[in-house]
Amino acid sequence: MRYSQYFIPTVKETPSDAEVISHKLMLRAGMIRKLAAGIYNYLPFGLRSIRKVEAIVREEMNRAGAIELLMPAVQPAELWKESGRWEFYGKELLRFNDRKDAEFCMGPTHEEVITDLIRKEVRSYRQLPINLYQIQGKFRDEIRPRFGLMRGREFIMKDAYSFDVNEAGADVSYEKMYKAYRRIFERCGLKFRAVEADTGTIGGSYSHEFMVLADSGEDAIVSCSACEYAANMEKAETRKGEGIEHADPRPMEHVSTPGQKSIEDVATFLGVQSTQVVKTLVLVADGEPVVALIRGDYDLNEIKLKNHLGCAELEMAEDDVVVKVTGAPTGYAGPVGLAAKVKVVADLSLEGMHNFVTGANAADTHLKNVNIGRDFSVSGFVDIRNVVIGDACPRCDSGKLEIWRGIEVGHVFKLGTKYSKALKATFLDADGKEQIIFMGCYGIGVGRTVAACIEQNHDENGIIFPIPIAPFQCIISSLSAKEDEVKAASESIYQELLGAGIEVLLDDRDERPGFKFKDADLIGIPLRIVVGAKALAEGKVELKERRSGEVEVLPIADAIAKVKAAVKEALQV
RNA sequence: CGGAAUGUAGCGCAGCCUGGUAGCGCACCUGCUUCGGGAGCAGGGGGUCGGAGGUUCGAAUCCUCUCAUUCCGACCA
Repeated sequence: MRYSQYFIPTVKETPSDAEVISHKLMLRAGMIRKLAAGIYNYLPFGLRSIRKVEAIVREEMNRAGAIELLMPAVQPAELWKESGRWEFYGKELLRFNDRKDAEFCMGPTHEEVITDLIRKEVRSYRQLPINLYQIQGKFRDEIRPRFGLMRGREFIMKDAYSFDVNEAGADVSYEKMYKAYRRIFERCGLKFRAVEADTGTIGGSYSHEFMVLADSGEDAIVSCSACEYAANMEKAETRKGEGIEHADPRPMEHVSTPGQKSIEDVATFLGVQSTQVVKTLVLVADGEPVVALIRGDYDLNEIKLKNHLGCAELEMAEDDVVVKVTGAPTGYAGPVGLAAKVKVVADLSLEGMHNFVTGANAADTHLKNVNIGRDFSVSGFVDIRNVVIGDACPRCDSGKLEIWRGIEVGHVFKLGTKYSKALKATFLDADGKEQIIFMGCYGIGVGRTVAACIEQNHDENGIIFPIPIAPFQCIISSLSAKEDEVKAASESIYQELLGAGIEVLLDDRDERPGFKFKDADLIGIPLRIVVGAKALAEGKVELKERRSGEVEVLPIADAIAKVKAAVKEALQV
């Protein structure tokens, strides 16, 4: 491609509405342009990178035995009502009516459509297993789109769905996808982790997320220092039975704590550690108030609590609910003598606590030396807190938990029969008995993968694409394009690389050298050949590696050979 | 949805408080010079000041409403 004939609108200044580095660089490098909140044009240069990721995804999906198809972006409400998600999915589902006033939505995911297809076409166990996938634009009306392609409303996604005759078969399909995903992200040149995850609105029995490690990541992920355990913070378990000690209960007493509301305040005021205080949180689950108890220095994990309660909505209670439940203003809630009869959920961390401090359910008052069993009772201890750095690993005895930030680029779910049951997707087994199909679903955010890659591969001058997903593998910076020798040499190098199947961008613009260098660095093409008059007089050109900044002055043939070799090596599967 | 902020030339911003000729940098066009890390000089084009309504002799500026965008939170394969 000749730069002068191409379209890469780079910009020097950072657009004001970009926050994270990948968003800024994708805008500056002319990869994307915003059309509306969370909705982007993919410009030619950015599209090339996206297509690269798609190609890798296709190859690996096909290798794993999945078959590509394409489903519609617009879906009838009927199917969503049948699966029960028309109500459950909420405002994120963009709904609209057609001219006949029939209800439709823009597909945020395709479980319903694919399951409908399969239930109509699959009759026999002989037709299973099957795994179908598509790469397609999706729409989710995110409450808060941000970070460019990282969290858009319209986005490109690869989604695959597997159908098996039984759970064991579903496990095999899941395992295949898990392995394919590892290969995909390895081939994209990403540093990532596969972690256990919450299944969210998709549902199902278990899932793994593929997380690209990056400080700007929206998710906190947890991994063990000693074993393979890794999980999303939403899901990461705390170890049962940690720190349980025996202590003799002391008499409970009321203490006056005027104006001391936060755990921090109360602990300081009473001269105790925050670990000796119990945090009492009032929440509302599907309209019903519940109380959660957690050791003072820990944070509630709302996902865990939500899953434990099995509710659809969970949120912190408004002040008036707190008053109703506890009989006191916020800041003085405690499990002893609650005004209303509500469900109380105690975190595992309370199991080992004795003689602790809680709110007294009365203004400006706390209780000291509170003990479970004597002063109030709980039905059991449940894991409802966030893990913290240094927590003991829930799976092994020696490991400590570490916390990282990650960007979710892929998610594999074992769905079980959630959708097949709701939509009656069945088959006849070898005995002629009707059975429900076991499903799995597997997603990859394609645009997000490119963004995550940039998040991980950049420097102060711009993007540094890994060769496998670079829009072009090599750029020829033809300096002083008006000089015939330089022009001719650039042209012949260009033709030779093209002939060798290298994706090369010839910067033949009539611009000053500095301008070309800045652009080349910004757009992040991994290999650069500089053709300048001085070196050319000796038959040489310069080869520069974007990532290391290493420069070699070489005879033309050697430079070409090196480019070919570098690309070949990088693309090896 | 709760909180905060911003909409002025393609981009980044000033002007608004204290109403009176719409400005700067980059980008763009022309010419000359320059040519290895986003050139210099000279000349030039481009703006319903997000939109609607109001106050006023007069509104980018003050008031009301509205739309959009962004940030924090809740939310989220």
